This record gives sequence, C-alpha cells and structure tokens, in this order.
Amino acid sequence: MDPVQYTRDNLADKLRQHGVNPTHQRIEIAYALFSRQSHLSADQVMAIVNEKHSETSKATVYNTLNLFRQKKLVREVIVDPTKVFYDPNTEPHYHIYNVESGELTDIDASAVQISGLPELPGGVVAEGMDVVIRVRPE
Amino acid sequence: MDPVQYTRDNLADKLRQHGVNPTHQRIEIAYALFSRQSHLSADQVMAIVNEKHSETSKATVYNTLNLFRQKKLVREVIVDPTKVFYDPNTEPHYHIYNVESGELTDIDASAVQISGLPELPGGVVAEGMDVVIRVRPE
DNA sequence: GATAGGAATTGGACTCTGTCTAATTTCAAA
DNA sequence: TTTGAAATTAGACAGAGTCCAATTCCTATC
Ligand SMILES: [Mn+2]
Ligand SMILES: [Mn+2]
Ligand SMILES: [Zn+2]
Ligand SMILES: [Zn+2]
Repeated sequence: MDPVQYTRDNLADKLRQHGVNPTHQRIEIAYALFSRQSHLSADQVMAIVNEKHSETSKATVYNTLNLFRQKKLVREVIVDPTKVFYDPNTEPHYHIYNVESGELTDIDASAVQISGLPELPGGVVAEGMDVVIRVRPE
Repeated sequence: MDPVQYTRDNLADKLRQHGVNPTHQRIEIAYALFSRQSHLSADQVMAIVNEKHSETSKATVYNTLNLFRQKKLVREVIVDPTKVFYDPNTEPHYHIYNVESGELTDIDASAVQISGLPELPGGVVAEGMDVVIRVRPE
C-alpha cells in the first residue's frame, strides 16, 4: 500500500488526503518518517530534518507530530519511559522492543491470533491494542 | 498467592525474601503498593507515603521503586507517555488502559491465548510481553 | 556503652521531554 | 496591494526522573 517510493510530492498529496495543509516543514517531517519507515522520537525527527540546514523549530516538530497523530498519519508507540516513538505504519501491527539498544521492530499482525480476551467494561470503547515483546541481548 | 492481608510485618519478610533490606521507608512504600494492589506512579506513591507526616524523600521513592523493580518485587507498566506506573502484581497479566481517565485495569492472562508470533531475531531473549488495550469513554 | 564503617536517606541542583505563549512570518483570497 | 487566518518560532516554563555530596542510620566489633 502507498507509494513504493516516497517523494516530497506524493507525501504532499498524502497530507492533503488526511486533511493536513502540506507546508514545507510538514513535508520535511513526513519525509523523515515515511522515507525511512522507521520508528523515530521527536528528537530524532528534529535532528534529521535540521541536518543539512536549520529547517524547523522544536515547537513545530512537536506541533506537527501531534497533528499527524490526530489526523492518523502516524501512530504513537509507548515503550520507552523517557520518550514517545512515532510510527509511520498505521496498519495494525505489533512490536519487538530491545530494552538494551532501544531498537523497535515491527511484527506483522495478520499471522497473530489472540483469543480469550475478556469483555470490556461498560461505557468504554476500544481504541486499539498494543502488543510489545520486550527483549534483551542474551 | 501471598498473604491475604498485607501487613508491614509480612511485607518486611517479603522484602527479605527478595534480597531487599527492609528499612522503614521501603516498608512504607511497599505497603502503599501492596495493600492497595493498584497501579501507582512514583508521584502517587510519594503522596500516599507522606500523607500523615513526612516520611520519605523524592530521591528515596525513586531509588526504592527502581530497587523493587530490579528485585522483581514490582513490575513497570509503560502506557502513559508522561509517567511510569508500578504494579505490585508480578504474575503474567495484561492491561486495559483508559486513555481519558488514566485508569489502569488488570486482565487475567491465563484465559488469553496468543499464537502465531514470529521467531525472535537471533541474539536476543524475551524478557516479557506487554499487552495493552487502549479504551476511551464511548 | 563507645567506635567505626558501610548502607541508606536526603535536599536540591540538574537533565530531558514536552507544552505554552506571544510575536512574527507566510500565504492565499479579495 | 491589502488583509486576516494559519503556521512557525524563540524561549520561558512544567513535570518526571537522575545525580551528587552531605548526613543519618545500623550493625558489627571491641
Ligand atoms: Mn530546505
Ligand atoms: Mn511513620
Ligand atoms: Zn511499528
Ligand atoms: Zn497490572
């Protein structure tokens, strides 16, 4: 799904399709995430985007990542107590988290079967399920 | 498992069994967690322990919670990007997290079946699996 | 009971992630 | 060209958690 190669042009379209006005900064931030298809913290996004020359402020990086999340362009992954990771893969999938190195890897969800979960308590509705396998070097 | 009623006395034994020297502060912190059997943040532990009179410093609360985790007296639950929860239940189990209220509920793991997980990459060993169902008020 | 020394605790400075605000810049419509 | 809303920005700020050097607490030994 989605383009084989992400370009700033087709990312601008993707942003528009999600109701996000594609500005220069937003496109650069999207490009950082989608061209790598990797899990990045706000800090890492900031470093990548400003690598060649100063491109985006800290406030805009945080504003934009929160906007992307609201518009479901990216997903948050909460595994590290000190920072949030942003995931350009919004398909249902799970994660392997290396607690030593901080490396975060995807697990395809389609092969995984989970059964026997209890009913949800009344008055709430599920928003999603996170599965994280914590590993460490042996 | 474990006493029906937690007292400061039997908690001191439990600490010793896990190789933790039971000091006054450590017993109070253990009592906060185990007598309630609920998921508490460091902040909440601090507030409970110091409610009647000043009992423990912030540094000791954090030191002690980290020590308890190392000694496997408690488990960390990472669901809220802004704070860690400490869980006195170290049996395998999963969680329901209400993203609106911050409420964290246990799911018994024994009824849950998970199959189809892929092989772990080489050189790493699983430390545990976290399953979190994120819910919000409907 | 005194003494000594390691373990534990402490206040407070510090770091880091993330938010907020008021000022400025951008941009497209009129 | 003018105008105003949307976006960006620097930097102040807040909260969680760590660190450190100084103090206090315990316990073993005399
Ligand atoms: Mn540029
Ligand atoms: Mn007391
Ligand atoms: Zn992912
Ligand atoms: Zn729990």
